[in-house]
Amino acid sequence: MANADRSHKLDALLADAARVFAQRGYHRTSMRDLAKASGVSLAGLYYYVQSKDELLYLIQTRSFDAVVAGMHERLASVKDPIERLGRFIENHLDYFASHMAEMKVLSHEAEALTGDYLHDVNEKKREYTRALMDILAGIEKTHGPAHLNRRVATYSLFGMMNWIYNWYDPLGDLGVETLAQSVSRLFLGGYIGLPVTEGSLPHASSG
Amino acid sequence: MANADRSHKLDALLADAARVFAQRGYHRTSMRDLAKASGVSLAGLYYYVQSKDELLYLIQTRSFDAVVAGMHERLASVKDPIERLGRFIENHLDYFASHMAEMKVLSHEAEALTGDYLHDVNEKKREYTRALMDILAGIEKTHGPAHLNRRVATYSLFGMMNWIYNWYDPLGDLGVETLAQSVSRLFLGGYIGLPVTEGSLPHASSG
DNA sequence: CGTTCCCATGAACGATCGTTCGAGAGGGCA
DNA sequence: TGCCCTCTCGAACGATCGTTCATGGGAACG
Repeated sequence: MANADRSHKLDALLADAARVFAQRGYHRTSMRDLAKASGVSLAGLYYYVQSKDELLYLIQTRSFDAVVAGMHERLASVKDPIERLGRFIENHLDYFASHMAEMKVLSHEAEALTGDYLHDVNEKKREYTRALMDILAGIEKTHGPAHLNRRVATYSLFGMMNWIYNWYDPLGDLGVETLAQSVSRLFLGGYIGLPVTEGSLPHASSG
Repeated sequence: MANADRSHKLDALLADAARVFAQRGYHRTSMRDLAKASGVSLAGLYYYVQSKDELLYLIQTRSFDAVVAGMHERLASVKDPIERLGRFIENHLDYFASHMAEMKVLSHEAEALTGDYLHDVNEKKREYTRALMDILAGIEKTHGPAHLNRRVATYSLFGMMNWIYNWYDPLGDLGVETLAQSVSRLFLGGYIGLPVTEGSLPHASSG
């Protein structure tokens, strides 16, 4: 099936491009760099993609769609707001850790997009942010008023999670599950004063 | 005094450059853009600065030095670890809110530097990070073991604080003092389970 | 007056950028 | 065989990049 071949080659190209964009930054990366990294000629890139802009857009929109799809999947059968928040964080960090390059590009090159591309991705971000805010609203409903403004809480949590590309090593000692639990507890402890309940976390000293 | 004139013009140039870098990104900004924004000719820029690289370095290193100096000033006479953390966060966010452009450039264009410039700024970052970690160690000493890994806590807090250039409006309804208090409580509540004590925060619904 | 020094400029340089174009290799099908 | 379709490429285009250079206005000083 020729169409599938083409689609797979585009997938591979996007993965290679995400790697290089994550490492060198979007604007610092030339189409010649991408040609070298993907093993295709410079002109050959334009058979699969209309422009460098579209390349960035495809990386961002596909990653985002995957994150949102995973979120809906993990939240589908969960009613308890606290548990929903845990799932939301797990999903976000899971995808982040297993697609560091793409997510770094999504988080860090947000303003590199323009026009309709930018508008489209921003729309997705707004919906995703709204999803988290709704979860927080649910928590407040069952656990009483929060200790701080919901908007501040939302962006603080996104800040914690989206900053990890600056320091987290998916291959290091710290597992994603532990990281997700830590972030959940850190957030919930401050947001509604939820105490740590089950098995305490390891207290390895800093490194 | 001619030297002071020159220094002041350099200051103004750096401020203008920070504004443009923050808005368009470092690599997207051309020296011609900066010439236009600062009212100097293209060649004239090179009288004050050796290269575009150095321009970015100066913005970053000066901002960082100011943040670190403010930190030392505010921590000088404070012994209580909890209070020290509060001052640390206040200082960071105060400077962030009053120098959004510079701090966005510092946070967002970290990897645009190269060679000695990069090494120098990274060294400052390491020291600053260490300062926060030491405060956390002090907190653990007086309040018992934390609920999560110190390294995760450190970077989570930096994530909350450094992410604000993505959403915070210094001219909006949310004041810096309130923001700093919120971040402090959010962090401490989750880190050591510190309950909210005095006057609760406003619970304005999201916007 | 002449000389010196600070500041500023227009014009140009070579390099690199994203993108295009014409050409052709190779397989499937008549 | 001849024709078409998919895929790939080298070479080139115009634009824009960071930087340099020769030049000169004008204040300061002898």
